[in-house]
Amino acid sequence: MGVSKQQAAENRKAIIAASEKLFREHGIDGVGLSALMKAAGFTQGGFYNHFESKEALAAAVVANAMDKANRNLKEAIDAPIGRGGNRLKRQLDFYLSGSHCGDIERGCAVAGLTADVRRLGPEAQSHFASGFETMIDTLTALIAEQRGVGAEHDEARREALAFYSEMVGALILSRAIGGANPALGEEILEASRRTLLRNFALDGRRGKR
Amino acid sequence: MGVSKQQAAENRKAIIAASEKLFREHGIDGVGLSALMKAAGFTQGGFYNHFESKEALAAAVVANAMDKANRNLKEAIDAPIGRGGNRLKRQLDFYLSGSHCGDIERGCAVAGLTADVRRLGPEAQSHFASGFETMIDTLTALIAEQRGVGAEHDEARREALAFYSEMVGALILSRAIGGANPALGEEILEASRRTLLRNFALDGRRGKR
DNA sequence: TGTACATCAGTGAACGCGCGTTCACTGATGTAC
DNA sequence: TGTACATCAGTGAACGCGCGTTCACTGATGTAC
Repeated sequence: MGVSKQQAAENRKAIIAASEKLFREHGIDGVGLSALMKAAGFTQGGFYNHFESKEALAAAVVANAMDKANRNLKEAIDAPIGRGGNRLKRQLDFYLSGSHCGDIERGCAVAGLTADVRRLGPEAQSHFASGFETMIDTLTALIAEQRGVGAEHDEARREALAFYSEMVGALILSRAIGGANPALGEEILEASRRTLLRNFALDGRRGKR
Repeated sequence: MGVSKQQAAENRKAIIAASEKLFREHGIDGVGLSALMKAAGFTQGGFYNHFESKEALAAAVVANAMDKANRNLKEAIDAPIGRGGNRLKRQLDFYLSGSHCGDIERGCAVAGLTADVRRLGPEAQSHFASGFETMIDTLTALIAEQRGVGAEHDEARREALAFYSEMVGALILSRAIGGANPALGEEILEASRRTLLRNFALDGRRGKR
């Protein structure tokens, strides 16, 4: 009752943050507004002071998640790296680690949302697509760096898309399988990790393929 | 009303078939029993003559979809192939084609269900995992054949897992992106297709890498 | 083979419940003078 | 700077609706004799 504009803006962010977690975990159809608002610390009725509809919230959640993911990715890539280290390898090792796989709520937004995006409204789909595009640009630069001078942009981009597809596929499959067969779930991650290390010449045999 | 046992068994199959389509399209939470039964040609009340609960139906749907997928895969692989043709390449070209990508209702069950499996009951998860395992066995044999004599089983299996992860990832990402950005959706498929062709020596440069 | 009865897949209405959304109301914040 | 009033984020109850599930009932199928 009676809240400053600044506080209201923060509350809105809290609703988005709580919703992202619950959406990822249970799917957008799997959680109601009542639960979302409660998780954010409010009662149900206030929802429509912040969002026009549940679909509008979903769009805001996707936009926020993708922005955050891109910021995190750039930050992770820019982080200092020791001698002999490799930015692409570090990213790969993190992405296909068991801890990242287990962290559905806060892990890669693309992997966490991909499956549901198809069933969301056009606004959410659009935010997802443009966020993904940005991510691919970042990854393309990283792969061009890895391939060294003379790397063609088109090929680097193609490899970035393939690289990311495999990481996302492995993560999602591992999560889908891991519940019933944890060993197979881990095997999926490790298989892609090793294969990508080899195909991108990250396994010690440095240089171009 | 009053139906032979054989007819009842067929009706049960019809419910499973209709449910699979609707589950894939709208997600399990996105479609109600009323719609499922109507799609199969029945009224809502009869559902519980066939299934204990919606969750039990989901388990039956997953089991059926994975069995069918494995049968289809083996059939596709065993199909005769022309001179100079390649079974693995044919499978890859089909899987990452635009038509397969667009056919969510009948396309690859793994790609169609992966995302939702995590939120299903243990029985459904178990059916999914064992169906996936069978699929990987088939693919491992295909890749060992591709790699030629001397291929190690462990490596072939690892490559099968990575190969499949990338195909599934590309398909799911393409579907998630394609709605908002069709060109990027197609680019994702094509990027993985070309990358896999190269990495598995299917692009004309035959033989081991 | 015929007859009597049990079975059970089907119908259609109803159950309680939680959904997304609306609304009247509250009261501190923000604004106009 | 003080006062009067509008704004609007919050509450909590209510709305209609569709959900998953239950139930009484129907009548052809299947079984026992």
